[in-house]
Amino acid sequence: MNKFNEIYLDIESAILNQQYQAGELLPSENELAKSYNVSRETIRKALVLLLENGYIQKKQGKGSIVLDVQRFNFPVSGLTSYQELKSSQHINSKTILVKNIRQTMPDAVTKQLQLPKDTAVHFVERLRQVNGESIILDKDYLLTSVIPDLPDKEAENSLFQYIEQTLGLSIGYAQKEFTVEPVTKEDKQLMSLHGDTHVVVVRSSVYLEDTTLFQYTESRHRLDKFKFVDFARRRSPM
Amino acid sequence: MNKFNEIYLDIESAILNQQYQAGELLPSENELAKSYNVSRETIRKALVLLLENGYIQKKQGKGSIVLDVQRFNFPVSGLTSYQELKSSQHINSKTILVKNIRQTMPDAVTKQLQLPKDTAVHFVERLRQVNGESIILDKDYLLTSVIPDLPDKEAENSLFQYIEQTLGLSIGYAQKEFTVEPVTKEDKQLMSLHGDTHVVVVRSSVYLEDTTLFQYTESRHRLDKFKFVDFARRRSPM
DNA sequence: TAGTGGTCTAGACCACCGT
DNA sequence: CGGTGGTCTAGACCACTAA
Repeated sequence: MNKFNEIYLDIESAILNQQYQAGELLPSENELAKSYNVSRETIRKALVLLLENGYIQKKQGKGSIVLDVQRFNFPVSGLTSYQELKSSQHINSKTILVKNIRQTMPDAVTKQLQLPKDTAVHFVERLRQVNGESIILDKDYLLTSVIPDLPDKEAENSLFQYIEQTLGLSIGYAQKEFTVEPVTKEDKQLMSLHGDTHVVVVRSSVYLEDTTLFQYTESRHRLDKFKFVDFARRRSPM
Repeated sequence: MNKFNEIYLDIESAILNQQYQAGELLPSENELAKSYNVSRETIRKALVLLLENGYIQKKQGKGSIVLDVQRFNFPVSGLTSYQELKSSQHINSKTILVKNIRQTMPDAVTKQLQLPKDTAVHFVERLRQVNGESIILDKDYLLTSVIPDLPDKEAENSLFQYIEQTLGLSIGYAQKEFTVEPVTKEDKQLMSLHGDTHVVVVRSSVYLEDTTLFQYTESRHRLDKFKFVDFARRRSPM
């Protein structure tokens, strides 16, 4: 593991354990460099990670102020799978595999993503249940050119885990789009909607590190169970 | 201006002008360092910015691949104001100032943000109209301890611009939370809802660079006009 | 003025990729 | 193997903050 990543994790846990309290200053970069026995630039790389993840705020001439992490309690922003979310939030939930079949990518999707027509995919449809209610409907399309086989028992668990750990592929980045749309017949059949007229729809295109598109996902959430939290830094608006 | 920022902007515009095409490799870090007459670490800082903004993907031993920026066409993620969004998207829209009064922060907000009860704020309520329809209702609470005066004519324009340019304050970061909630009476009165039962609610806490909280905003969007796009990189899920 | 973070350098070694 | 990006260093100078 990198030095700067180790240092990041070390300081992160110190903040979470409240060894550094909100509002306090971290030791200066020079002090940290001395105490970790690394150069200042290495410390600075660790601090960038803390900064990006909302743990600290830096001020020139002043120092690095520890932020109130309790207040930022749900760092979902970024690229996190349902499984990871579930384990980090200790949600009592269950996944039901509705479908896992091979077919071609829908035309609407191939057109938008500039893929060839009739691209072969695994189509995986899953329901996420919490306390017996079907809250989320996930529809995943995985390119068979990248993922040749997709056993049912993997589809019931985490696709990301299967892709990264079993297949040894590296996930790079994703683009997500959030909208609210009218419910479909399928939503009504599969989800516990209580007569809702709309669902939140999150459409994602997921790419490997080598920039290959390998997955397109449509995730449909019941309105009252949807929440997305984002931590954003101001970038000078030029 | 920084060197690495200049270089970032330079390469960014080269990508947008398609001088570097999607799928191509950028010149190597050593070549870029030579041609810009800077050290390699400085080039790398510029590339980090390109990476974070979804312009390139790096691969060890290979190079920096230019991504298809057209596909990522709506980089709203981050901290961008309505005015900036409007000008970047050339939306034909109008802002109506409904209220600009002094009052105390609602108790529900002070409790959640751990502020003192009866914190004095400017309460600004604004409607965003597109093509004559009221699409968004913004309710801003600005601490008078940070922003003593808030003229109506500034409230009609950009709050961020007033805060940054006129007052000379530096905005640091924000935490945003997205949910979908039932409409209120006020929503029905002020917005053009066509009988919708829900609105998207974006609640933001905005902080200065010195970590002072100075603004709390509730932004209520009509369902069919709401869209949020996020570019996310995979972080090793530990 | 002393200490802080912000930037930049020149060089080093490593891991990974392709030939 | 040579070239790529990934990491790390030791040192320098600057801009900002607080006393």
